[in-house]
Amino acid sequence: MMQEAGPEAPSNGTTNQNGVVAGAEGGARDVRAKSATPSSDITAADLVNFQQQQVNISLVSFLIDLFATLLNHFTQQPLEVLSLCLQQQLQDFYKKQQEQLHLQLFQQHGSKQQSKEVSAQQLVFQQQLLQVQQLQQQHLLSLQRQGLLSIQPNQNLPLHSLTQGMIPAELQQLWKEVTGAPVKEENSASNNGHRGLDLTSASPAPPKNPLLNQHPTTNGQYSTLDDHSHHSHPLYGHGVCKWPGCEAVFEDFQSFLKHLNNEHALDDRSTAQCRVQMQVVQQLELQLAKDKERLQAMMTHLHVKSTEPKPTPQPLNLVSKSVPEASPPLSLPQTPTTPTAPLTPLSQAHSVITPTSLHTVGPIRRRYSDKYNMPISPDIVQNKEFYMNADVRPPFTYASLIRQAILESPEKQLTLNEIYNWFTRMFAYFRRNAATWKNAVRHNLSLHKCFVRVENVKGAVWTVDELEFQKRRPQKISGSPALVKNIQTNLGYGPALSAAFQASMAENNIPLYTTASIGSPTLNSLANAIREEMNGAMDHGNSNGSDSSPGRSPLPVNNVHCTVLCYFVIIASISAALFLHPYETNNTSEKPLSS
DNA sequence: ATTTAGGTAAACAGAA
DNA sequence: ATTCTGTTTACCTAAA
Repeated sequence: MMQEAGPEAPSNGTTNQNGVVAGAEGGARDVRAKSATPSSDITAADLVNFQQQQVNISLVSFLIDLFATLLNHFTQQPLEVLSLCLQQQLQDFYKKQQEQLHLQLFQQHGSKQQSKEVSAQQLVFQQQLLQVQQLQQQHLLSLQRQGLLSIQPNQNLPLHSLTQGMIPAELQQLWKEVTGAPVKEENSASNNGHRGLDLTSASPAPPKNPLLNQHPTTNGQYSTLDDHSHHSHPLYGHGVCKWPGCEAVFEDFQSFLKHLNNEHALDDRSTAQCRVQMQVVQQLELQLAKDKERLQAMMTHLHVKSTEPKPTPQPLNLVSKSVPEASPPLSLPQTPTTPTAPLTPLSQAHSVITPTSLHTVGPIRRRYSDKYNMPISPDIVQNKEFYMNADVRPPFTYASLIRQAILESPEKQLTLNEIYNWFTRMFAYFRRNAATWKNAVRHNLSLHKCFVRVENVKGAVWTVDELEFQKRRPQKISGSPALVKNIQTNLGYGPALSAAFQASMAENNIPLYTTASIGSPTLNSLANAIREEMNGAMDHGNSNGSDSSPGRSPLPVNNVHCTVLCYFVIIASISAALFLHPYETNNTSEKPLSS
């Protein structure tokens, strides 16, 4: 139990192997604990604050543990396992939270209490329970929205029964709402995907007005039940408050309005929730745009002769410009998004997939493209057809491309001319301006130590020195994973984490709710960054096992990366929201500490 | 403002 | 003599 020992007790070491994270977590917890030391004569309000803090701290700790655990697994576990694992752990966590609350309640009830205080504590307890449930609901909803969890009614049984046994009828009903509504949403939204990560076909059209219509599907689902005598308020439907994470039930619209004004007034918490919701909407819109593009591309593809797609079908939003001709070299302000659906699941996909696969998209000169300078494999493979036919500059560095070419070869070695041929074969773009890019290829071969020239009987071939290639990454990556650093060092500090999270969202256009974007460059880049950080922290010995080296990982790894990163993003999001809660009565622990 | 890294151009040399 | 291959330098630009 995470908080059994009470706030003053040192955290009983997390089981995750990531010392860094664990340390940061411990620090965060300590800081929080300091401000939460209960005094002997606590008021009800103090108790509320205290317990809320405990929940928050525990939840975040738990999330971090969970994330670390997932990271440990993600190289081997299939997505289903991860999803299951995540779901299981979430449920365990919430269950423990509730048990803990009951424990505390009864302890206090037994030791020091007069009836008055008991009732106060019961109130506190109920509030606390409510909050736990809200958190859980919020959490699960978030996951569901991303298709990471497919919650079935029976899967919530443990919790359900648990709560049934000890909460008032109102809470039971609330819990019903919590468990019931999402299921409908889930079923309606992604019943055809069912791959856990595949929402490609299921994304409902995002609302025009993000903040006013956050549950379109749900609304649709409930429309029959909803007596329209209710005023139509975007935040009120089916007798339930639609404020994210609220779901409070109301008999009539008036009481809802009262609730809305009281509980969701303009405060830090509401603001934070609003921001999260904005991000949700933002991502949904982004996803919509992507799917629209994809649809367009599909339609174009199906209606145009498939042989020579000169009017380049949109590369699945990989390249926002198709640049049919006279493309100025290196000036494509491509969006940092990526193809969301593989055009061709090529058989060679396994050949060069590295856990740290790159997928960066963007102008070839963007550092992004090589920052996590990794093999482009999945992207390049998935969009092979596109690149073969579209006269679009591939958003990968020469070094990445060369490496890809070499690693794709059976012997893992190519002559210069073979590299040329690979370029021209794989990319329409490189079928012209030969002088330019060939020079660049040679330049890169010579420049980068990772390319090794090997004398051969028939001349010379080029090979890739993986060690060298990996070696250059740390320095490149060092600046980027600010996110990770923030997580490690500022774990307990909401604003920092939130800022990092939002910055990363903004900068990278993380398709937070687009699990379809399996090939997302930014997702993978971030995943790579995170993974590297984590690996570096937990895995000292096996830093460079060539067997398990990045280059030979099985295909699913890439997806798992995305999954894990999605988890991470959710976790970061929730953590940020949590820490923005105005629960602190005294702000002594608000500042990030220096050490 | 500075540094870093990638892209481009080009000069040059040696080998085929 | 020409072309190919490979190295190196310089410059520009984007990003950090």
